[in-house]
Amino acid sequence: MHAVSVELHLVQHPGDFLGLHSFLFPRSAELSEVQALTSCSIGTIDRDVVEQELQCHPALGRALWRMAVTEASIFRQRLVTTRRPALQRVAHLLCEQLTRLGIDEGVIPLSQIDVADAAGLSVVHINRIFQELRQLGVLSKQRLIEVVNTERLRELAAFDGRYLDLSELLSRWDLHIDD
Amino acid sequence: MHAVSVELHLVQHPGDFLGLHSFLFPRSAELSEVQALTSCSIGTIDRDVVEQELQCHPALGRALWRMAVTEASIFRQRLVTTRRPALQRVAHLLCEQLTRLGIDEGVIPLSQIDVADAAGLSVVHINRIFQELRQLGVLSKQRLIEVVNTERLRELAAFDGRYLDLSELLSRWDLHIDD
DNA sequence: CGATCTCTTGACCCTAGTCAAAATTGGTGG
DNA sequence: CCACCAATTTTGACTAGGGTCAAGAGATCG
Repeated sequence: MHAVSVELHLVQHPGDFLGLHSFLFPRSAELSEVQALTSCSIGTIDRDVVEQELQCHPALGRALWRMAVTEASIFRQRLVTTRRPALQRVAHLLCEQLTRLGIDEGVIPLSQIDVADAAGLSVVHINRIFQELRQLGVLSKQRLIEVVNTERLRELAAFDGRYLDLSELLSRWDLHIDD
Repeated sequence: MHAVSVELHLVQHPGDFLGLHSFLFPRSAELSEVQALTSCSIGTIDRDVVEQELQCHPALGRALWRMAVTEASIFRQRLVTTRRPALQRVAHLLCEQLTRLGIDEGVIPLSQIDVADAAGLSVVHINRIFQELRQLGVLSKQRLIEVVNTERLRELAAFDGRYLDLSELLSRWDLHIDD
């Protein structure tokens, strides 16, 4: 599974969970759109099955609730960083991606276009920011996005991963989907 | 109860509910700060009580979960509008406030400073936007923020209230707190 | 070896921020 | 009731971060 997808501006990674909004609010049209950034495989779970599982395992409900709260935290955090200059904003986004990918440094499988989209900046400007980040020794000189100095990156971003601490725990379910 | 408060940039209104993050994630330091915009009275509920109620009324858990999801929707929506020009952004914020206040038009009990803060714009610029909105006949010429043409406002904001439809339902609990 | 997508670069523009000062308003106390 | 103070709201002048347009340079892939 090489999954990477977008929920408007929240990049999802392999193992992530998606679509609970429409589970909780069946009547509301699906408000958020999803788009695959790479080829990926997706497992679906029927509403009934979820209901049933929730019945049997109350803890599951709590966990999903937490997941929703964490998602809200991610958005809240982004709203905050959105008010900071572009460099910081991008740096923060990269930190978030690293954390959610569960790696400390290395390649982030996104194009500059994707980052521009996620950060709400023009591709042109993103490109200039990336050049700065390379200059600063945070990114490698490679074409792809490779973080080589995470510490410096975190500094720039003033990144405090606490708000994500648990998304790991929450989004990486050991789901046993048979089909 | 004349409550109005802020959770970073989400304005809370009388009857709103607050602080579930720290209920779900006790270990994480309270990440979001709260600040009163006006004098207000606040009721608190002990963690244990919540646990207990959740035990007795499974539907409560579901409702709170929905609330979290709705909060995430609000933030998501804001991230989207953040990318639109200031006028639209402010218009959208005003629409959101009206909806969450449960009124169709009239006075929004915020200062320009508050709006600036919530919208992430400078006071100076907010002021100019407000002048435009008055010119457009959306706001009254009063000093305070009074919406007199909601339809026009919604148009400007491209406001689709669906994402809030239920926040009403969710945040206005008929709580019986016997402190 | 085109065709196409992504990344770069340069020139120019415009939205929104900053600074600073004035004009209104709302109290508050004498 | 008036004078004074503090908090908002307005205005004006200037600045700057980031957008847009357009074209060129690498990559990738069939």
